[in-house]
Amino acid sequence: MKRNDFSQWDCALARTVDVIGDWWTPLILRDAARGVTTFDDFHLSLGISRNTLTQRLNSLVDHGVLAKTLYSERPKRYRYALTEQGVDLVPVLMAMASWGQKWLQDVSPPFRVRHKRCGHEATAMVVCACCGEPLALSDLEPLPKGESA
Amino acid sequence: MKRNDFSQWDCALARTVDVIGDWWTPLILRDAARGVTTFDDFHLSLGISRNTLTQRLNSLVDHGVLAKTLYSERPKRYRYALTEQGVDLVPVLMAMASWGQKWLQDVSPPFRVRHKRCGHEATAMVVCACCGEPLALSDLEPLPKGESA
DNA sequence: AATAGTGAGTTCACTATTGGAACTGAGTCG
DNA sequence: CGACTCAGTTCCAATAGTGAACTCACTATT
Repeated sequence: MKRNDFSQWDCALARTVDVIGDWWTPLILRDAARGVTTFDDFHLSLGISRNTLTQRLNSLVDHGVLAKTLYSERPKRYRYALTEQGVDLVPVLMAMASWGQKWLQDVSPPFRVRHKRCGHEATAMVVCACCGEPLALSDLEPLPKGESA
Repeated sequence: MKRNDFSQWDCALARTVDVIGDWWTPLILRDAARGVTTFDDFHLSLGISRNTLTQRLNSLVDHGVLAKTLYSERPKRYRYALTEQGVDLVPVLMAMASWGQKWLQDVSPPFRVRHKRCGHEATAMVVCACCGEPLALSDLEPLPKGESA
């Protein structure tokens, strides 16, 4: 495929896509968020081929999204777990899933979880970090250049 | 690559990944949100190869994310624009970009836009649709099965 | 002691996708 | 007439993904 490399682009979206923008990575992360930790469990749960899984896992570790730790010296056994950076990606995955639930037919949520803060089932919504109102393209307009607020 | 087909999976995340989960699609959508509409402008802006662009554009149209309209009969000229479904994807892209800005070095926002509702520069945040609090994995716990709230 | 099983990969052959460049075709401009 | 624009299509070589089998270091079973 001679995949294009976005790692030098000066765009937050392109750089994020460089980390999680393939077909398997978001699902690996979904499983990690659900508590899957071992190589074979990822393989079993997703049906991803083993060499691709090796690459993805290594790439996520390189990018600091997953951490690989040895949990048994003999025989050597490893565990993959979300780092703080990876944990922070979970809401983004939930936002993607929310879109899917709204617009695609016959889909279940990727995780059925309860939001401890309110006690209800958690569903993601993307809002403006500043005013808390839902973000919508129609409420956005180009920033006059040079302006920062 | 014999790309895996997630279109039959019963998981909102997997199905969403099936629509936008490759390296180019989020960037095509970013450009569309910025106002790019024609085939050549996408090609020029992204540097994507033309045959891949054709495929991606067709796939997005098939999925109902973009709409293709004829805006000149002779010569035939087409315009690609975000549908309502596509517009609804923009906040998700912004959430991805926010993550990139937080965790990756040397990145600029994909669009510098003003949020008309509050007047400030828009930055995305993912919250619980129910209580409006920021979503974080640490606040989530598995739902007792059968329970829906 | 021999066999089976587990976790974590690697190797191999095969196939599908991508990138890049060139090409087509319809129509407009000077 | 020749050059140019838009919207693709065609072709090839390079690369990435798949599935199956294999390795290696241990542990458990019979």
